[in-house]
Amino acid sequence: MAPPPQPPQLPFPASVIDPALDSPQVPTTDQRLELLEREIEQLKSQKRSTSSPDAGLPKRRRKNPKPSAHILKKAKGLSTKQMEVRTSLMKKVKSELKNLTGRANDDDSASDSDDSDAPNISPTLPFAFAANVDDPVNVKVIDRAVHLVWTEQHDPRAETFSLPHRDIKFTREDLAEFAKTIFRGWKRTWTAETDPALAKKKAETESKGRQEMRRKELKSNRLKAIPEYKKKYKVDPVCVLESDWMSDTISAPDTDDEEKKTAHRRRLVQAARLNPSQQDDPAWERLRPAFQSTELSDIKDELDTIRAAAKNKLKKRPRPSVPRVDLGHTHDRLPTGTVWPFMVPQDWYDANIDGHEDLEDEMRMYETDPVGFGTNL
DNA sequence: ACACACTACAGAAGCGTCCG
DNA sequence: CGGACGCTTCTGTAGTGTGT
Repeated sequence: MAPPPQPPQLPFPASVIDPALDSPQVPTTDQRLELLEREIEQLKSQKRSTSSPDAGLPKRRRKNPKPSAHILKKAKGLSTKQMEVRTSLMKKVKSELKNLTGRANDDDSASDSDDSDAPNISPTLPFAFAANVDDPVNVKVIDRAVHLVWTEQHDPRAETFSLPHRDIKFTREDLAEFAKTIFRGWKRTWTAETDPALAKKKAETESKGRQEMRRKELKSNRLKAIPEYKKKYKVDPVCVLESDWMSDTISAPDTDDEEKKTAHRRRLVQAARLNPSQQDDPAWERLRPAFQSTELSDIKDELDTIRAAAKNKLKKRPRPSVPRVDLGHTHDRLPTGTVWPFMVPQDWYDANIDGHEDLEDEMRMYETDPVGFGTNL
């Protein structure tokens, strides 16, 4: 029953704001002065970042210096203060867009008491995501958000002014750019949720990202085992710890076939020896690289063993990681970067790479093994 | 309450295309 | 040509869920 704090919806009479008045092209003296100030500010910041030797360039290169439409549009080359103002403005534009399009509601405000009574106070202007950024519907929303932020923030002496710095100039066009960027981002997530093909692709990139992360995690864990390994074997295995050369870990095979997925899951559960009560727990299959030699996998295994022993010795055991199981599969990605000969078995190379020019180019290998490995023991 | 293992999201930047 | 636009990938970070 507690009425949620209504966001202070400015009761802006929509009719008062004529969009045609938003960008007056009549250059009054004040406005021209302002534009010149902006250009000077921009030139200063450029000078600061590039420090070109001939700094004393005349400010007017042509008889009619074109005032820059965008000052803060691009992040590159901006001063720290400019970046702070830029970030702040972006937040404000986004917040206005959220309000306007009805994204701000914490879904509790739908107490359906007054939507019917006062629809003209806060009419939501939803974006038309099916259309592009220049669709009249979307232009209207963007213009309105730009107008609100511009009205509040363009004058440093105004009470509503709340930017981190007073001396940073920006333009309406900057604000419009920010709004457009936000629209495009929202449209992207909207389409990703709407279009099944894109939703699938999204799932794939997410999966890729997880793979990447898990490989990095694996690498960092193995790095921790190096001191112990060096003590034991007198060689430094750091050369094998490229995260891209780590195994993949997958929770499901890359297929649409639900039956195959179910069968895979069953094998995972079995191989991980999950109890009846753990049947729904996560378990991952480990896919070792196909190119990997026994010597390489032995080194990694030894590092993992050292790591596992160290973990066991801890009094406070960390949360057990998701069980990884081997089902005898490999992944076929070629190693990025340059590998050493000892990492790749000759017969595998002959069967898979030798004779394929493109693959030979892609797979880079050093001539000789590092000291302590392969033929260089 | 905390650490861990993700997950979602946003911004930066690059690319190709279109158009005046 | 330059800019606007749509689209993509990469990266960092804030947020979430879960088990000790």
